[in-house]
Amino acid sequence: MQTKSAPTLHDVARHAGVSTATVSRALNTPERVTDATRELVLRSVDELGYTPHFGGRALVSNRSNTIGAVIPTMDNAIFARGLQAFQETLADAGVTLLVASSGYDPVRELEQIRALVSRGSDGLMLIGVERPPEAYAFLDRRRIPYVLTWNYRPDGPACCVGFDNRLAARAIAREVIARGHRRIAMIAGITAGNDRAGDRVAGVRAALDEAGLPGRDLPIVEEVYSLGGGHRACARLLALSPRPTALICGNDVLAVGAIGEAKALGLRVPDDVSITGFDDIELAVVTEPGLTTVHVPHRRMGQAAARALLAMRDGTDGGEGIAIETHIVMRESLAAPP
Amino acid sequence: MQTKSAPTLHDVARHAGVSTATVSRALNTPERVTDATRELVLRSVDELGYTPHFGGRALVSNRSNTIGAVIPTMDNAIFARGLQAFQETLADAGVTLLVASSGYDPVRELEQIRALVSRGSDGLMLIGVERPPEAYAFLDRRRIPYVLTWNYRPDGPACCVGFDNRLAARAIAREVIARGHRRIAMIAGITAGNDRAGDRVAGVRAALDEAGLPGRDLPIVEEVYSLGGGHRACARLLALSPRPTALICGNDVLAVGAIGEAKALGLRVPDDVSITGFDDIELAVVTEPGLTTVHVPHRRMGQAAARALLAMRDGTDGGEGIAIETHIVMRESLAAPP
DNA sequence: GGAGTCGATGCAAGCGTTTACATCGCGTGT
DNA sequence: ACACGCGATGTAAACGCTTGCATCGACTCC
Repeated sequence: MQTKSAPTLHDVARHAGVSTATVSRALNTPERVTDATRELVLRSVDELGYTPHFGGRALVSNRSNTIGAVIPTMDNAIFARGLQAFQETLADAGVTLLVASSGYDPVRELEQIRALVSRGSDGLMLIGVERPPEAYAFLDRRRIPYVLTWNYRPDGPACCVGFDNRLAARAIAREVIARGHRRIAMIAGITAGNDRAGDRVAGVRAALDEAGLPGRDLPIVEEVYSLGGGHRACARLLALSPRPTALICGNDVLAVGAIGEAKALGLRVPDDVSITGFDDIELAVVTEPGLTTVHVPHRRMGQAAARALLAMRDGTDGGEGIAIETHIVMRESLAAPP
Repeated sequence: MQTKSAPTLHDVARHAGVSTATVSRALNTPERVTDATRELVLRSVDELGYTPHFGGRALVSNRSNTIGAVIPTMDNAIFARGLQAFQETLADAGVTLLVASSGYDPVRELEQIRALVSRGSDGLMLIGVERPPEAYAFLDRRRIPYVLTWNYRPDGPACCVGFDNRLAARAIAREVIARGHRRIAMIAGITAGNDRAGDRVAGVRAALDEAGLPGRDLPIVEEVYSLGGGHRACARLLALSPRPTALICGNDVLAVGAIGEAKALGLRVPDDVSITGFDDIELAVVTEPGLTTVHVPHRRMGQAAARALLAMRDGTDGGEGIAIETHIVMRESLAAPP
């Protein structure tokens, strides 16, 4: 057994009877030492249970092979799915992913960005496009490459790898309108500090305006992304008179909650009221009726984001941004109004 | 604009006209410098956009205020929920959480453990109790505190903060048997490299043995944790003759998939076949019929694990391990056999 | 008014690693 | 047999930070 602290390069060197430089080379550029030496060193490494001290390494090499991600919360299937793909792609390139979460708080997000950068992240993945300018100023000054995901704005920051929430929301709202609905209401996520939720609202409004149904009159209830939120919001909106014939939801979880509430109120979906979602998570398939929703290829987005970030880090690409395509999945929860 | 590289302590010191030691103190022990000096330093820090270099700090202080977690996959609601609570509790103590994932691969898991440790993790959170002895040997030699979660074995490693999967599975199997079922089958997760899944199988077998229904004859299909897996497994088991009257599932997702398949085959749940789950995720509430399942307080477990790990790190606690209690939630998917 | 005290600050060592450069020793070509 | 070249290895500096110790003033106390 060793003394209290971890074995160092120096310990390994002494144990193997070589210099620290040789150990370092044996580990990092094996082809530059003799087979015999390498084997000797590796055996010592093994016997001592040596692991390189990341701090020391980062200090001198200024490259950490680490990429950071700050997400609003881990407790949300859609982030989890995309992040998993992101991390798999990174892992294939030998890069470690570090994840931190901000709880939808911009101040906390900046803290986490700082924490990840000071830990030597070679790049960052962030969710959404809107945040205090300090955050971008900090990143730019430090010349840290970053990619913004889960949203895309044609006129927005250059490095988005995401989908256009506004366009996607407009598309599904158009479908609702095309079915003949005129009394439409929306259950949105909390839009403060969440540009994805805000853009989805804007998209629905745009579709209404196009159809000559003034978007600013759209009844909207904002709720946290949870089944309970969907229930509450649905109850409030269905109490309106005249009662809406269609509920467009900012997210599948809200939509499933809304379906549950509508049924509890004795209404049939879609006969009495149509309900649509957004994201196309597993839940959308198993509820009854199946949820008509916007399919977002989260895994593909995560992979694309990882590749873009890697390219930016290596300087092989300027980071033009990629718009991921979404499409609408028709199931049973949307039909013509009664 | 700065030169290429990040500003260092030295840059700040020069800019503020003080020594590096003073800057360091102003940042870390503010009470040890004059108000005037501190303000001067902080202004310089701000203007330069300085962030301490983690490597340098870790190198000398050997304490990183970082805790690592290795989970099998991020793409699973139950890990996400517990992890989110874990990270929140850590954040309250000023500790950053770093997450890596192993894809259920023990070799990959060891790699990730090494990566996190070499990045200076003060402690580690791992999922499950079974892993190659090298992993434990490594951790013990380096004297890194760790806590094992999502499982608990009375006779197992000391530092578990989890629930006894075996006991919980036995409890729900007893309920099934108590309803009068005799032809029982199980849809399990992949047990290789997953002690939670394995213990759930063992628990069900134990309950059968108690009831004089030999557990080793239990028909079992193992599938990955997905709706599709549930569908496939259910189809195979319901094709058995005599047909089972109850399907005990290793996980809610499998159970929901199984319910879908049973319905697709024209069977009624629970009238023709009873189905139970495990975990009590949101899905369990919204499916029809509601899923009778084992409720696991993932958030409470995450918090408890965080507190235990923090205590071990600070030496205020030896890490005795905590058994988290689960309980069965009765909904509609379990009833007497036809 | 001088000695002593104490708080603020500076100096410099050292943390574990990588790497440019120096050194060493062997084999090769004449 | 000698000089030369080249590959393997060692030496030591540097990376950014913290911290024990030294230093320096400004007070206080007698």
